[in-house]
Amino acid sequence: MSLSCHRRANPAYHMSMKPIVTRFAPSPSGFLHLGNARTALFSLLAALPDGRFLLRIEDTDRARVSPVFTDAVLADLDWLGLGAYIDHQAIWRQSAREAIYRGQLDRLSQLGLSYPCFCSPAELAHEREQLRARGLPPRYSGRCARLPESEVKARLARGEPAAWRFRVPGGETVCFVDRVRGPQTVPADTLGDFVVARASGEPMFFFANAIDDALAGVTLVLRGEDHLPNTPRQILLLNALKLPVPEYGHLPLVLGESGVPLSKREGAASVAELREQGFLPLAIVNYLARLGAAIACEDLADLKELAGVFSVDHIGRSPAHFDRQQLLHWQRLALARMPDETLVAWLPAEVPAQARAAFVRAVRPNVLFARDFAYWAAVIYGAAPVTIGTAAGEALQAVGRPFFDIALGALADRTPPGELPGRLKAAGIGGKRLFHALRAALTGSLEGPEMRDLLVLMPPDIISRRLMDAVGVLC
RNA sequence: GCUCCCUUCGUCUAGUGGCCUAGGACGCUGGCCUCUCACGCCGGUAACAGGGGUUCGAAUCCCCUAGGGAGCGCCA
Repeated sequence: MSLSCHRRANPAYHMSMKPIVTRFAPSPSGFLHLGNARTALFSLLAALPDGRFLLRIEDTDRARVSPVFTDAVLADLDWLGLGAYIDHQAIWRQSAREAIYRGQLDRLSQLGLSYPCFCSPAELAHEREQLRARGLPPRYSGRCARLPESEVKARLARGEPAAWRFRVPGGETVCFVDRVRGPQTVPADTLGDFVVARASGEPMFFFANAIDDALAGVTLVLRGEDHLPNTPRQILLLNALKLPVPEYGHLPLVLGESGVPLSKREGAASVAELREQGFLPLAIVNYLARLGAAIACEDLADLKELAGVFSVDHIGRSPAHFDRQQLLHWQRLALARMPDETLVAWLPAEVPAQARAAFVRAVRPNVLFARDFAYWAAVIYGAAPVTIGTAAGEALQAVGRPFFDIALGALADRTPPGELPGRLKAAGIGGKRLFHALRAALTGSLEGPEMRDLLVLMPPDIISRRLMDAVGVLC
């Protein structure tokens, strides 16, 4: 077997003499899911701090692509914080570059490296089926490659529809070093002459994709492992056209909690969904940066800090599972980092202006999402009675009616609510029973912010009402 | 069917022949703090998929098996 390896011609890619140029190339046929978001993130982290990170919209498939999704993907990237690092001048859409692809397609045919294929889709499907039935990999036979030139000309002149196939060189071996998977060698003969342009004249995805990467000066392509089989074809194409070949790194897929690849409708798989659930971008970024990769940093870090500890060499080779618990951990850390003033802005209107800062300080240890602030606001300031949970109900029973009579009596005597625990303790009920009962009556739950803070925040009339409600529950 | 790939605690991972009685993080769990819950702090639990080799020595190298994944389009 010959070993004429199409190794990249330009050693500069390897020696990091030139800045790294990476890109993210989503096809806007749906919302940005976590797997793609991670690919984008890794690509950005690989380029930071000195390189460039490009964004290309692969919208050549008019049937599936929608501008709605394009905008949504862009918005998601911005929201995650990646947008700030994208060279916005450099965002481009493949749909606007058809002339460029056509030019390269023409070059290919002028070089004699591509040929028209008149086989109908039905014929091809039939052929594939037969090969498969015989236990052979379904590859194109190369029938049209052997057509006499006169016949080709005649059929073309007749306007017969034809796709264009790349003439894969026989006997060669394509070699490349995948930055994630290591050295790869693929005998070109296993590829089969592949289609580079549809009969309609449109370029195939991986053709346009490779051309764009080369023309944009991309030095490192990070993408999902489902693109690995395309890589030898793209290298062959780029070599044939004398265009620079980037390095490639193929990321293992991200699996949902059920073990199914994330791209296939998994719950909570899209960035948009997580945003709606209240997750912070910093939490998602920190989670994703460590999903399927080893990062020498266990603290919450921003994109620049993450880039400092990120390395393509530490990307794992096995698929990673999405784990909500882990994401929640980063959410906790990300929330803890938010300054009080920011959190104050999240509060619903029912929290009085003069109490907002104190409210945030008291409640934030018990909160994971913005909506949790709303929950506590409703508990503390809401006119509606709280719903008493089972455990809370038992806490009420444990102290009995006299407890509430004492508390209500004290309040009637204009005792500040903050002194309630002291009063009750003096009456002989203390410790856990006291606080649990009080908490149960006031909030309906046994968990929540410090009672000390709660008693100060909660308006006295609401406290009285809640205590009376508790008595009602006891009866 | 064929080709290629993957496999360390439940999860994310460290580990590239001796530093491994396998380390960290999340989770779970015990304790401390606290008149209560949470937060925080300190401990504990738990893994080299299985089987053969190679070697003085293997999580690390080789082979086989099992399980999982991807690809094989005029989809991207």
